[in-house]
Amino acid sequence: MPTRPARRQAPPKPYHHGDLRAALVAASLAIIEERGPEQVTVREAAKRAGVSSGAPFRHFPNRTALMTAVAEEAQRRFRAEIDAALAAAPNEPLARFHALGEAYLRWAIRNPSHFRVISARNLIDYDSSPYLTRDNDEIRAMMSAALIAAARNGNLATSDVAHLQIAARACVYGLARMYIDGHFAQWGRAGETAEATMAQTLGLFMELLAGGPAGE
Amino acid sequence: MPTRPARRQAPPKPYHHGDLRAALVAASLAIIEERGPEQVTVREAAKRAGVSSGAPFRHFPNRTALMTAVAEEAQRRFRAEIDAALAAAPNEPLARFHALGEAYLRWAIRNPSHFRVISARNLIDYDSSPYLTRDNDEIRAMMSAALIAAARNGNLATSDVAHLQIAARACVYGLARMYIDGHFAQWGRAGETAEATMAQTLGLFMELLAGGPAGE
DNA sequence: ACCTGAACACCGTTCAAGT
DNA sequence: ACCTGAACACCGTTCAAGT
Repeated sequence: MPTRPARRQAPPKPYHHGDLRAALVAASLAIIEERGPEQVTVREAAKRAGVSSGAPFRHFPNRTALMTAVAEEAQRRFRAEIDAALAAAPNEPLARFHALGEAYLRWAIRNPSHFRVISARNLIDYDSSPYLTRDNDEIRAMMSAALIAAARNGNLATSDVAHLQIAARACVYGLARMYIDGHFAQWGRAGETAEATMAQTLGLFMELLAGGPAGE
Repeated sequence: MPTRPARRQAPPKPYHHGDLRAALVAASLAIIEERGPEQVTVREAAKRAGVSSGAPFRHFPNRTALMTAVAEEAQRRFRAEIDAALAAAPNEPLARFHALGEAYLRWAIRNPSHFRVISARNLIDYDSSPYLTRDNDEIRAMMSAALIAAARNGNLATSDVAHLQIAARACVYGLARMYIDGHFAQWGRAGETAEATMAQTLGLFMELLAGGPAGE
């Protein structure tokens, strides 16, 4: 068997990588998927991208900056899911609020490692990323808008909307983190998947904040 | 100035450390206090305990086992705080439940790094520690007992006690983690300390689960 | 029994030198 | 401009050798 025909104009390992920055982010996401965010190594991301150990530092000042770029990509995907869920939700404030929470939990369950990067403030530099800060601000604003509208309609069991919003976020973030941190081995209900338990718990919280069973 | 007088019977760096195991746990706690759990290094713990880099592996099979021992010590202190809070609480189920949550939040705020070790399932081997598993089981049982008693008294806004307990834990764990993960920079309320915001939010949650303002 | 200290296979980061 | 590859100061872990 003779030598293979060369692919036409095959770039024979060019000295310059096409888009090393994007390749490093993709490689890091792959590692995260396989072994978790803490296991991401600049050296391995470089190896997977086919470059030397020092090359990444041309594009990121340090490992944290690389992880922040990874978090931005994860957040972009998260946001897309949130937007889709909201677009599909009915036009009633509390139903929209509920849909927001469900999308959040669903995302965390299906993308545990991405969720981890996003909330791993010890691996990323949150404040240095305009995208991360702005995007989170917007999500907070969506929650706020839904809650304020619900309050205007007289659908909330409390007038303290500000702390209610924090309680709701704490509940949803707490559930997601309990799942990610492995607490459901102890906290889960027998015969109920973690996903179902989380959805039920969020549903109960929604009932409480509405001051009674839905449709009251 | 002549040589110092020797301390009487000064053990001149004995070859055998008195209790290296305890010394390593203490050294790790000190490092955690200074730089966080992820920064604990077996080598530095060894150095602080005054032994060589390989010595710790006589007492712990690996870094995770050391961190698990550290988590056990942190959990012991946490449990002491919980017990004290419960002992001081009035004899009314919901008040006791509330006190439990407040003690949890107070502990997390005052001992953020210890809280981190306890919930850092990626640094410790939770299941291998009978102390950790048993202690958490007991705390869950305390929550359960208070909630069931409250339900018997007709003080709960829902009959789904099981999911209510999970919601309560998610709320409190979520608040603690938001604090530890630095989310209060965005989620905090202007002119209110994080501690106050967390207490207010827990208070609101307690009102919701009781189906109205306290004493209804 | 317990500890030392060299060794191994890793890290993140820097930097002169190459293309 | 971008990448290489050696170098430095670190890791966790092992293990023969010391006490």
